Amino acid sequence: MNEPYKSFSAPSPIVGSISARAAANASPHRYLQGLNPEQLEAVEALDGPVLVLAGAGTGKTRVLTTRIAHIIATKRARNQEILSVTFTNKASREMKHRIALYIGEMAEGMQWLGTFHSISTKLLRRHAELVGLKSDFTILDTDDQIRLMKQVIRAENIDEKRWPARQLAFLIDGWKNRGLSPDKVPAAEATGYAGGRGGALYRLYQNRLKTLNACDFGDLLMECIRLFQEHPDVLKSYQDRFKYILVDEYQDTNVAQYLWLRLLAQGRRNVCCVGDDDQSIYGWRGADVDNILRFEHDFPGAKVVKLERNYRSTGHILASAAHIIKNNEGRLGKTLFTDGNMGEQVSVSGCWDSEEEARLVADEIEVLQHKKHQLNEIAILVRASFQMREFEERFVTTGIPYRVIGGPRFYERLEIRDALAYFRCVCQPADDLAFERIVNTPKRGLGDATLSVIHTYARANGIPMIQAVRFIVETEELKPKPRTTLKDLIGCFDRWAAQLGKISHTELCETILEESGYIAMWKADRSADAAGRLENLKELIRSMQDFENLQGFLEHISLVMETASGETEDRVTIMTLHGAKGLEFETVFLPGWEEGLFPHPRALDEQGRAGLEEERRLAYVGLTRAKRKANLFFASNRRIHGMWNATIPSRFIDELPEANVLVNEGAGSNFGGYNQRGGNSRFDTVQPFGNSSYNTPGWQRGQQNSSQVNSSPKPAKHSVMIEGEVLANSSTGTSRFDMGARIFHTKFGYGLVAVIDGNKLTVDFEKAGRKMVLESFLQNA
DNA sequence: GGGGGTAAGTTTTTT
DNA sequence: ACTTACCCCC
Repeated sequence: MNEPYKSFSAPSPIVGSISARAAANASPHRYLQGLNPEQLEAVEALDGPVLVLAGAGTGKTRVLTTRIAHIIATKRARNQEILSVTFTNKASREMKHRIALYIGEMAEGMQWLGTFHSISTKLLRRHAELVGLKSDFTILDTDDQIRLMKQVIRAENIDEKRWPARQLAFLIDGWKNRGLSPDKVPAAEATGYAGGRGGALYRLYQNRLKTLNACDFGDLLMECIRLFQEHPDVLKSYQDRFKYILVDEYQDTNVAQYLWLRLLAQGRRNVCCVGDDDQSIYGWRGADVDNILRFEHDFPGAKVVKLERNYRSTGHILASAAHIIKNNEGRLGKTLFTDGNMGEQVSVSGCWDSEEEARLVADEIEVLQHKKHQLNEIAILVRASFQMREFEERFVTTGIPYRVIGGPRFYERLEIRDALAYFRCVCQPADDLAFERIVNTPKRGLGDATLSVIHTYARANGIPMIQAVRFIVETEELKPKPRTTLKDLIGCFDRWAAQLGKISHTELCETILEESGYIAMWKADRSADAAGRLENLKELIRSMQDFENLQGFLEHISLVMETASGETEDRVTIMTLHGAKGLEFETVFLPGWEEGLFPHPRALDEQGRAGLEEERRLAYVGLTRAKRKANLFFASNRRIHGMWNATIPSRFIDELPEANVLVNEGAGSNFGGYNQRGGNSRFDTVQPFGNSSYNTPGWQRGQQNSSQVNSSPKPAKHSVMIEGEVLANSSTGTSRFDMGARIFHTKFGYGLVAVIDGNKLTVDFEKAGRKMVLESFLQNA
């Protein structure tokens, strides 16, 4: 029964060979074979808007890839005229791989296959100047974002403790997800932060980004939208170019992505979106299921195809998943069915605590192992990552091989970010954030004091910090020690920059890490993870070889950087439910189905009913990952934040259909009373933990903060900047000060101007003697 | 400027 | 309970 799906997931090995393509030419629509009627309908409806509502395991990716093959085979568009958008890099790689099975290396010509962000980046780099950027703009990650916002908050004299940068980041992110630029943010929403200054801070933050020639992730989409809106000719050219548009995981798109898509699709209107409202689990980060409804509204007459025939799971599993998801309101309403057999019932086991839970799972896996069950086909899907540890511990003691998916990603690691910051300083000398990051790493004795001098001068003159340093080290603003250190550092940057293009970029980067003392720093570090960090740095250098040059590497690194793991060993997978979307396993273990964990109280607190429904979809996703067997667990006691909590089974367990479930009562030792399921279960009335309050402490306190303080020093005079180089810093221009004028310097006190050399003045100070200082540090006395 | 102590905040995750 | 971030003292 599973043949169509099976034959697809195990494609013929000759695909891609010359003979295969010749054969394909002989019968051009061969790839359509094995599609069911609905899939075929979705593939063949090439003209006009199409919305494919594809339930879990109904072959949605197959429809997308076949559709692309069909478009190319029928010569309606060439591969570079097809825009194919996914949500994650993983999904886009997967799609490219699958397309290659149909059209061979032609898939390499699919230059517009990628994530929303990667395609936006490509577009923005082409037209950067139209939105006030340069084409080599930097893409900031979350960490950089927060640091930048902290600077903005500080510069506005806002109490950082009361108004954490994280919160501002959350706000701004939300606005960007909805495609709201600073001037479009509804007034009411901008008042909730720092006494009504949220909107202003957003604007300041955006200004800072532009100065830094940088974009955050949200900007990639927003600036692209702005590009399209403000330059209809540009938009038109892409509307013309993209004859067909395809979107995967459509239920995960946010409003900005929707706007982006709508602008491009409204040209030829050949747009096909594939999604499943029941698998929308990213609402908390801005995804908006209503985009599915908007689609039918904005593209009237759209053909809607439902895929409901499931090729993945057994009847019992499907029935259980369907029964749970039926409790959600506001579904578009699909009912999955299968021609396959019912298989085994979904098992539900109660146990005493999380430790026993891990033991039961491990025991069961050992049994499966003896039955020659592939470990690669077993997954443990948890709600929250803290649950993973207990399983790991158990698997280590029992010797079950496992892999953990998730956790900190490669490019988020400290050492990788530091290394990248060095490379950025060399390639993009205007990158202040990168400079600040590594200026004192390894420790060079350049602390807050030094940094703030640089910062002040850079800000006052509107120049990058590295540039500011060049001026400052020529004077006596700084003590000799930091001055020499900075001079040396700048010398290093210059030396490395001079080698760009002269020696291979991998070699150069090795040199940089070596000469900067960064490698030495970790070698000297005798903590446990130092060796691993050095290993990661080597891995970083290795991964650079795939790129033409350092510039190209840096342009892509922030968007796509995966831990190269060519893992093929047979291991059990431990991952979160979120991480499991789109995957399938023969056997799935779903531990921790308890109130207080799943549904997660935070989701209920913050999103109320919508939150509960999203958690329920998560349950649905979890169950439908299983092909043959799903095993649910709940514990009576679980340690959360270090404290033991008595827990009761999740309400989702009560929502399972009795007929498809086997309750494993003998499993747990002394679990009390999970017998009375169905009917008036005592669990029905139990409220989840913690009705934690929406705490926005401080409308009033915020008001106090809003007293206008003009903090940032007035620019003495703006340097003329072109391409990041200071062209005229007035060595010929006139100074604000006259010879002999009495001035004040915050560090050296009062003095008389003795020599004026552009922006560098020599002053005879009353206390400190003759010093060379920068004009912008001086005031009239 | 650096190191050690304390306090706070701990769902999910991509780009 | 545990980590990380910040503050204060040396």
